[in-house]
Amino acid sequence: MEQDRPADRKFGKTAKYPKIPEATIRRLSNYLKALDDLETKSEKVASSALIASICSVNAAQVRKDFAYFGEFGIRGMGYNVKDLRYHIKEILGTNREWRIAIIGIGNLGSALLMYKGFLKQNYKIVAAFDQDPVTVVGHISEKMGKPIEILHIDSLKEVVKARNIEIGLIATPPASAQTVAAQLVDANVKGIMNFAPTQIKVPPNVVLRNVFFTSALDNLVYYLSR
Amino acid sequence: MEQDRPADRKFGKTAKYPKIPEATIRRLSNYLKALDDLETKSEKVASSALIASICSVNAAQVRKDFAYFGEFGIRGMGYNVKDLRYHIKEILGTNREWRIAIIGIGNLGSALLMYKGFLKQNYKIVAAFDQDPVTVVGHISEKMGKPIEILHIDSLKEVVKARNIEIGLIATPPASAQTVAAQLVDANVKGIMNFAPTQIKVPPNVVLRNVFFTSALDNLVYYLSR
DNA sequence: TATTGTGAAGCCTTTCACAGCA
DNA sequence: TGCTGTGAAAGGCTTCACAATA
Repeated sequence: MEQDRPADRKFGKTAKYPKIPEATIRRLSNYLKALDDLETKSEKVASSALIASICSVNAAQVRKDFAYFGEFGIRGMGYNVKDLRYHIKEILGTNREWRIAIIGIGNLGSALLMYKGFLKQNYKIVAAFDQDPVTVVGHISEKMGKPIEILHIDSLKEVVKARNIEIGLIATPPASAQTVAAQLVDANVKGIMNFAPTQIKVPPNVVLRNVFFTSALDNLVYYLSR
Repeated sequence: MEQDRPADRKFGKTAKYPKIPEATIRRLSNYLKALDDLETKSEKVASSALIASICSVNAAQVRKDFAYFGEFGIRGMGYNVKDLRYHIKEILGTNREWRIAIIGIGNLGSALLMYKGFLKQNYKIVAAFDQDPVTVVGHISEKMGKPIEILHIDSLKEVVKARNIEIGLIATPPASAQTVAAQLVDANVKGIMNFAPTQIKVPPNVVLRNVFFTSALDNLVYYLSR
């Protein structure tokens, strides 16, 4: 599919993208949060120094991160908050809706199902699956205004196709995570977020990201210990 | 407090630690998960190549990461799974119990309260707070065998002291996160994990880590978009 | 023989410092 | 004047390649 890409602004339609540091992508997401807050406060313009201070990074870093994708600032002034916010969403790809399925509707799965943060972004959870939908239905509908139907995991492939789902969130117990990942891959999902505390393998054409709560705690504790 | 440190094995009691890459610490946590799995399978010995393959990293990287802290391997053989696991826990500081409070008992907070992954590690949630404990009590106790009492946020400082709590998990709506963080700091908590999707500030003597679900998704989506 | 531990090379990322510009 | 955009320097991390050794 031939389409406009954010960095076309800088590199043209045919040029190769330069390699963007993974760390830059992570920071982009933080800058976006900062800009959301600034826009809420009706701030029109923000300097790299201001953004840097909110996100606890170096100002030159902020400018360099943006400069990978184009010239978004005005010398002597700073960055237009609204425009910059638009550009970053375009770069990240969050300027369009992403349709998501959650697999495993235990405590964590239902918390994710209800997570307000997703609604504010373009992340739309359009299906929920469990191995035993009957036991969890009451659990969910009790907590929701408009209850979502919990589907049996066996219908995964069919529903992913019918509902144009591109991303799967795994929130099952660790023992089931690899099996579910394989089912998601088989259903042609393009990306997987794994919340189960175990390493899983997927083919190279599927993008996998892990969110391990205990790893984040391990990291915290390491720095507390010295 | 003068105590044995993991790296004393390598650097001696008085020597300065070398600077350990933050990335190494993150990987240590992954290696530990891999070793847990290997021990479950009754594997006695693991080579750096095996551990590397499980964690999707380079084998030299694995060896170098361990070598920051000592010589744990046997040339020609590999690493003793049980010993290595012990050493990594010692390095991370997860060889002792850490007492944790959760603040904000909505969907996410109660999911964290029930999260099985914490129990298996030395992470013990010993208090739960909310602005309005009455509305959430039923919500929690319904889901737990042994219900935990939800306390009012005003008792935070007192309870943190009484129960020797060192870490606070913020699971409130984003608007309350900064206020709660300040209360935790005031209560002399040493570390904070922030699950609320907003940047918060704490003094430099408090260790802060963020877990932003939407950031992880933003990252995934960036790579899906090209 | 097999695999660790590690110096050195290579690569990548961050920061500095200042030219360029509104 | 003030702040961006960026080349160059500095710093840090990963990988290579091989000596050390159980």
